[in-house]
Amino acid sequence: MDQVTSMKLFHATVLTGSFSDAGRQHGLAPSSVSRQISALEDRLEVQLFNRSTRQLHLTEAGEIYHNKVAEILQMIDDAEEAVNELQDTPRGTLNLNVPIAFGRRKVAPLLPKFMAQYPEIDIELTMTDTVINVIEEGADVAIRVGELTDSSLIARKLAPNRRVVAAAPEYLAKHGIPESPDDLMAEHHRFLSYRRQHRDDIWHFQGRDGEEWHLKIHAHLHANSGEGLLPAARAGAGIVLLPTYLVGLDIQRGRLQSILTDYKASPTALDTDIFAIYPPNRHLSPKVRALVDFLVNEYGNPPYWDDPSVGPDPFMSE
Amino acid sequence: MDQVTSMKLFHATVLTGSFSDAGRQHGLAPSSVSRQISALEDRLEVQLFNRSTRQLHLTEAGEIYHNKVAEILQMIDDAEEAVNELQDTPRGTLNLNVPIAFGRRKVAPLLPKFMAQYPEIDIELTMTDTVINVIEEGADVAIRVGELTDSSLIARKLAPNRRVVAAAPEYLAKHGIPESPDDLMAEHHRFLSYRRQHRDDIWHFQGRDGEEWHLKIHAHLHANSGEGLLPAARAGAGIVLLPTYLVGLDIQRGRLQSILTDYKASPTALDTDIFAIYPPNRHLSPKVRALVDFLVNEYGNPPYWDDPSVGPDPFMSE
DNA sequence: CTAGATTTTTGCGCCTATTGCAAAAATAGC
DNA sequence: GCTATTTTTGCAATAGGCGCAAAAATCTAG
Repeated sequence: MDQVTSMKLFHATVLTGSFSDAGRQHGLAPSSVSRQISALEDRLEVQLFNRSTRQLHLTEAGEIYHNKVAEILQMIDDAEEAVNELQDTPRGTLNLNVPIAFGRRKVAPLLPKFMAQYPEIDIELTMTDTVINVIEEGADVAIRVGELTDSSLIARKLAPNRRVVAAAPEYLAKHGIPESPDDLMAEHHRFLSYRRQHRDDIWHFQGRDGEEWHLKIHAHLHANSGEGLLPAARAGAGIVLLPTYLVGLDIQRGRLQSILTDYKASPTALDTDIFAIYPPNRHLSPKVRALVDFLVNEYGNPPYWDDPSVGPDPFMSE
Repeated sequence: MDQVTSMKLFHATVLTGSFSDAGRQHGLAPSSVSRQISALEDRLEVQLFNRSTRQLHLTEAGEIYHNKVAEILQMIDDAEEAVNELQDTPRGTLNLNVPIAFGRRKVAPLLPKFMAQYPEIDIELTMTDTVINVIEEGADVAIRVGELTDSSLIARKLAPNRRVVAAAPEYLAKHGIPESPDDLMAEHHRFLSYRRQHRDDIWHFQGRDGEEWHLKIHAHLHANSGEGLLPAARAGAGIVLLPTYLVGLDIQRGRLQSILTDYKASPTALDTDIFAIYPPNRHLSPKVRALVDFLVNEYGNPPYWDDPSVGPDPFMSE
């Protein structure tokens, strides 16, 4: 038997003083109400009403129980309202996990605006580069770049992950501007390369006609973080191949100069796009939707760091 | 869907961290738990858990809801415990309706002892001689003498309602002691008679051999309450025909003398017995049972006012 | 006091919803 | 990579609730 239903019917019966009226309120036949109350009495082993065929009178036990029931029903309504409210408007604590570099440059600077827009959302920001189990870490949403191993999660594309080759204007003035990937192999070029876990250091290129290059690079500086390469690149220490979310603004500002723009750099499966990933819930929480929508909107398409017409990032503080 | 069941399962799932364990606790298959929680989520339109196939993690909404649910379940338990407790031990307010004369003499004097025995029972005593609707008046139990019109009520016999003919010894010394109903018709006898609503004033007698008398009495004092006749009877003003619960103690004390004891007085259907009547509940409340048991026990069988071996009523204060 | 009306109760057939089992899907740990 | 455990889903059986209609009972009006 449904306890809440019986409690609601009992409540309505007390208020209306009639099984029939209570049934009318709940769209039930009087017989159903009668049986529900009887079942409730049997379960409680207490008489709640003294009945005659024409009228009802609350027992003392019924009165005591009714007081409690009224409170319980109120609490149930409150509980449902609480979660529904949470569901309607973006609020609560948003647990956000982002990669360190991307987070520092493209997430953290936007948070003040987001928080101003959604004052009822508290943010718990965690920055890690390791592949995490979103659910296990208790994150509501995570941002990952080109790593979609967890098939059960839902991913939404935030921006393309475009990689470009670039160097400081001073470097190019000194060593010349490569016009083709082949030019990179000239002896005098120096490289600053992102490398993780000592894999082979190969730069891939694809021409407009489909032609491919796979160049084994010897770099004078290796780092497992693109940000470790940036100062050297800016200082003219060599050529880098990095995502535009790292070097886009340097290029727009003229601190770096994009080269080999007619070739697509590193067209591997790994670095496809930048995604927001979250658990596959039938009921997506509004706070998650709010953040993702916010980021998609702020980044734009193409993202502002890929769009030469966009000026310097107003939030940048590198 | 049963909301309480789903709340209990949700609660158990949060505590155990597993649908399977929660199901084990409640004797349900894991699949049922899974479906119950899913249905609950659909109803609330909120994701309560982030699931992987191997583990569960509470959503923020789930955490909020769980706090409320824990409280609600606690309150439901409390409510059921409250009524059950009320059911186990006699307590609460006992609404008692009794006839005026009987109540004054045979109920009220016993209440102090009853209240000492059941300190948790409060008593609301109403004394009326009108035929009442027990349910409508909100009485838990009523005592009636020989009036059982309401067939739907349960009646329990408290004592027989024996009527006797009596007069003061002084009266009998002056007018003689009648040995047969016929003797009553002698001219010089005077009568004090109970009469309600101006009905014919007929005293009925039945002899041991079945012989019957129906004597039309002319009374010098009529009263619609036996108690209105008593002072006159004690003063020797005439002969009364009254229930033993009114005159029994006067007889035991010698203030009145029972006559025609070999004849059964007023063997009509109306004055059969003294009953406690209460609504026909499947779940009789303990306080009612306590009172009825108490009265039956105190009155004894035969009731002390009918038993010559019993001394004066220790509670009497007439 | 009688008759009608209203309300509760009960019997019965129907139907929906829940359950358990088994299989599938998926993942955590070894 | 394999195994074991857990969630999920399909499916059939079942139990429980529902409405309708009739019965029982009592309040009310004339």
